[in-house]
Amino acid sequence: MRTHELTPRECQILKVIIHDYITSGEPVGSRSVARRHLGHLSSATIRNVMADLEEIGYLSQPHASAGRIPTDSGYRFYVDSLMQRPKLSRVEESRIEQGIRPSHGEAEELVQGVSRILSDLSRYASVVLAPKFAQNTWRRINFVHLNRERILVVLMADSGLVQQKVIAIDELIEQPELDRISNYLSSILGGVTLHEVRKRIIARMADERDEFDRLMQRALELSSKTIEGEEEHVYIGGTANIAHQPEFADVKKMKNIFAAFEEKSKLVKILDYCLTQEGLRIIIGRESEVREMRELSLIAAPYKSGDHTVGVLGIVGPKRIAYDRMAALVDCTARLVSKLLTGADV
Amino acid sequence: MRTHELTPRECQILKVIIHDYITSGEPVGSRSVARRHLGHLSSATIRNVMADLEEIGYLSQPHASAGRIPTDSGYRFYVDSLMQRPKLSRVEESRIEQGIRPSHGEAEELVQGVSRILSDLSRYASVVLAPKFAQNTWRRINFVHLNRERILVVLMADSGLVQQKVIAIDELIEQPELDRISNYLSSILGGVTLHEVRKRIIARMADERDEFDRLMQRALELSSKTIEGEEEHVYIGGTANIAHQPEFADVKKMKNIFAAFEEKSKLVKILDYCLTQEGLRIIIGRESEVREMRELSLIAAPYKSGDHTVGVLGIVGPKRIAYDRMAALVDCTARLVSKLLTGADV
DNA sequence: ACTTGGCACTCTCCTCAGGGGAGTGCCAAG
DNA sequence: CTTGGCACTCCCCTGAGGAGAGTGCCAAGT
Repeated sequence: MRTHELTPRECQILKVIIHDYITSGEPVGSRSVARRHLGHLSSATIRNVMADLEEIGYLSQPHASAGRIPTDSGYRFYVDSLMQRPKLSRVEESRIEQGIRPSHGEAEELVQGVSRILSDLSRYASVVLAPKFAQNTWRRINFVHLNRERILVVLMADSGLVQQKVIAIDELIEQPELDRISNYLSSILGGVTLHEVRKRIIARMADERDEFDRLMQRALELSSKTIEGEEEHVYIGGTANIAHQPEFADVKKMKNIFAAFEEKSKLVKILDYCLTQEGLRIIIGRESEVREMRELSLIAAPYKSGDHTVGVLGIVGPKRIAYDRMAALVDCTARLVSKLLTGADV
Repeated sequence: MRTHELTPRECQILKVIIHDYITSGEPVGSRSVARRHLGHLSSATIRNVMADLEEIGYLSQPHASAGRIPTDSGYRFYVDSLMQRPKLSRVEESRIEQGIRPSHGEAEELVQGVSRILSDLSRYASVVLAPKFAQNTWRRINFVHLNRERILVVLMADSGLVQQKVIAIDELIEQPELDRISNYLSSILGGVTLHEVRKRIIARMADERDEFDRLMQRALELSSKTIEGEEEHVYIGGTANIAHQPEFADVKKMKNIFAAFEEKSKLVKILDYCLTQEGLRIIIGRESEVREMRELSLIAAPYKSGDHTVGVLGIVGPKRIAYDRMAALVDCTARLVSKLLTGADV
């Protein structure tokens, strides 16, 4: 096993093989590489290089007398060192912009729009982790009395994005009181997370010990309830696209793939990891340590509201996927969603 | 082609064939019918009867020397005249009750729960049409000012079920005014649909011509906006279950099936039809006139809130499906959901 | 008139062998 | 280091052959 760097020729050949394999889905042979891309070298020479690349672990053979296909590490090297990210066309970019413009500014609508546009443009499955209450910054908070035990919390961000949630409370709070709490909390808000709001209330309570005590107490309680127990909301769209992939023509494999999407919780774990990372993330096959994802790759990027990362979006496809184009697509979408969530009124 | 009624023996044999086919998925031969269910008759006799049933159009042969499988009309006759609906076990019934109990009374949560429990218990795909604003009866309505052009409408039903929707408005209405409108509308509500509310306002306006004119005007406008342009919200769950069916082991067929689920709008059309009908509806294969449903059957039932039908729930599976059990499952679920939506606080 | 056993026939499905095709590894010469 | 040649391997398609399941029809029995 060699460990030193690849020669330019090896790089070039690896790149060609990966490109060919990604477009055709067939193992690529030395002859076709020679013929199609490197006319000045014979197939025998290519064969030698390919044998080297196999020894390094970047290529493998499905069977003894077939062409080569990239391994997970092969893709990894390609993604890290060989690939250049193309720019999306103006047309595509504006299609994304259209697709994510929520008609009413509801978070749910936005997430569905993102999921939809991602799977439409990629022709693979899309995954979107909904914006998290706790991580987002808000301009206004409202409480609506529902009944003795339940309150609807309505949060509005600077961008105009609206998110709602029902919370349970222990003691009856009438609507006028709720309005006072809303106003109080909203006065503290101003492009700040609920975590921060709670900190500020606690600081004030220690500070002032004034007549607002009870109001503050309840404001603290309600803001805590809003951020606690936030369930992971993940949207998966376009799973049927996966079924069109020739590598999953085998019914048994196809079932495995669908099992991966049924197991949302595992997907959420990977996405949560992406949430903690800056920038685009590509996870290839076995790298994810989730059994069901062995034959799949994930390309995901976090999106922000202001300076805070609030969610993740991406696509899931076969390992044989056009990483460059897909990376550009996901990256661009994440940027546009961030812009939407950060910018002025929707 | 005979048109008169089937003899008891023909009925019995048809029933046996359908049961066998539903459990095994294999064409049923005369020999196995004779052996397994009607020991006192020879296979030759059964063959004659089967030939008759084929002539009537209730059975068909995949190829010249195979057993028989039921046709769409065969299933139809079975469903209408032969089938008896079993009762669900206590255990199953309580599992449904568990599954549909929404922890916070949000309509969305409820719909997801129903979809989930239906696909889990049936092992097929589930479809749920969300409760319609316009058809439901409400106890309380609230408006939350979001910004110049948008208002969040929060509706609460007698059952405690909460539904929200963002609407666009033409002129700025401040929160205090919104609260007055909420109170006014809520005073008219009381187990009544928004349609009815509008009618009552109009009646009053004609009647009194009092100082509330402007308030009424706006109340009318907001209630109209709430019910108009209501988009069809359909949830589809457990589509992967369909992939487990042996009849769709063929990849091409499987793709067709998934295409059916991508085309939500067509499914909605069928479900909307069920909405106008009383009671359980079974639609078998080509009966639906939707191309993609040719190989699928739908078993659906409307659910109510009080006396008003507000939505539809059901399951989609292959034509070879245990109609009796599934009918019981769907019927029971619809009843329980109706009870939940009708009954006291959630 | 209905029921039955017998028989020839049909069609699917499985297996197995054979040949073409694609691609490899290795070697010796340039 | 590169190249052409060559033997070899493995997949995959095809066609033949046989087993299995089931039918339709007929003639005989009740």
